[in-house]
Amino acid sequence: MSCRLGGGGITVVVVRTPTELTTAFRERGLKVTPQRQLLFRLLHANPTHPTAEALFATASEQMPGISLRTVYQTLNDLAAMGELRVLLFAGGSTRFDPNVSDHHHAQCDRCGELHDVYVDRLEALTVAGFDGFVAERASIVFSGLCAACSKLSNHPNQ
Amino acid sequence: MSCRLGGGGITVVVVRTPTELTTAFRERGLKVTPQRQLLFRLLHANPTHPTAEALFATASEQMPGISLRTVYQTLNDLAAMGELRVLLFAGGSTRFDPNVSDHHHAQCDRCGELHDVYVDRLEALTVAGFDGFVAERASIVFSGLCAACSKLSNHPNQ
DNA sequence: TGCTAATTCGCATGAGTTGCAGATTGGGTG
DNA sequence: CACCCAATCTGCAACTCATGCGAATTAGCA
Ligand SMILES: [Mn+2]
Ligand SMILES: [Mn+2]
Ligand SMILES: [Zn+2]
Ligand SMILES: [Zn+2]
Repeated sequence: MSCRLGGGGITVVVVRTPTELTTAFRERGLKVTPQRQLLFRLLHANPTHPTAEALFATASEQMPGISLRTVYQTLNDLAAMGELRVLLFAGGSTRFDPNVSDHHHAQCDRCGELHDVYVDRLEALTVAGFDGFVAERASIVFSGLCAACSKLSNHPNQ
Repeated sequence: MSCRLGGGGITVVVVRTPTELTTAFRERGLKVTPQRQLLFRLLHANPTHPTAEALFATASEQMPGISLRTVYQTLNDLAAMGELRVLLFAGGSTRFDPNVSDHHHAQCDRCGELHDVYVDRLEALTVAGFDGFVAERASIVFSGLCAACSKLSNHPNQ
């Protein structure tokens, strides 16, 4: 396959605000610490699909002494609550996605960046395979070159 | 989404025979050792998407003393030659797929088994997202319950 | 203000995989 | 067939990412 992913379409993005996450934590008897509040803020509308280490690095700037262990702890709590998606890709560590909308991803082969993709009418796919499997979800990962990297490889002067 | 994956469709499976892999290795100046030959055999038409550890366990029965390091070495060589696909899923270790056909996967939430799925007309999907991304490949992972596990959860007497 | 369960943090531990180097060997050469 | 040497094998150390643990700290409620 080879296709260009264009704009358009309806994109319902579901990301909780720090305030909403605070309420969600309290409702479950979980405490809201300064460390957690900071992470709520760093995750809010963060489109980078960061790793735990990346969040730790940013968090450390604003709160020196925060522990990587606490970052993992909070991310795992959020994932367990369904407020964070856990993504596994080639090339190392787990990435976290505060966008819990039903969406998919496009990963650039060259720079590794990960972009959100919204796919309509997935159920229209013609699939053949294991009889009797009842699929509840589907996750698509497109790979190729992002716009920036695509331009680079079209110019002879790289 | 929720759909049942049925049979039918054309499924062109591409898996090299041990003999073909032997030739491919020699052509590239790589040696064909007893260890590699054993792994070629264990991989041939293996539908289990095994991990390195799983292959090592089976290989050890037939060749006591074979090293896990050698299993990884050979799997990496095969992957570099494009004769093996490397699959990353939740729950631990890398899985290897000797089926290098253009296909996708369905993973059971309950038993974890991985089944091959063939998808037609992928390019008919309506996608919206990052403008300018040029997608060369797509990988779909369906999740839900396999036929066996699906039956179990329909019976009240679990 | 005081209590207490939840949390934080630092370190140890674990799983999975790769780096390394000395011993071994496949397979081409004479 | 014997020789040679680069490729390979093996065992162990090291490395990365993530989690277990427990003493010190703290959020949130009475
Ligand atoms: Mn995303
Ligand atoms: Mn497969
Ligand atoms: Zn790119
Ligand atoms: Zn199952």
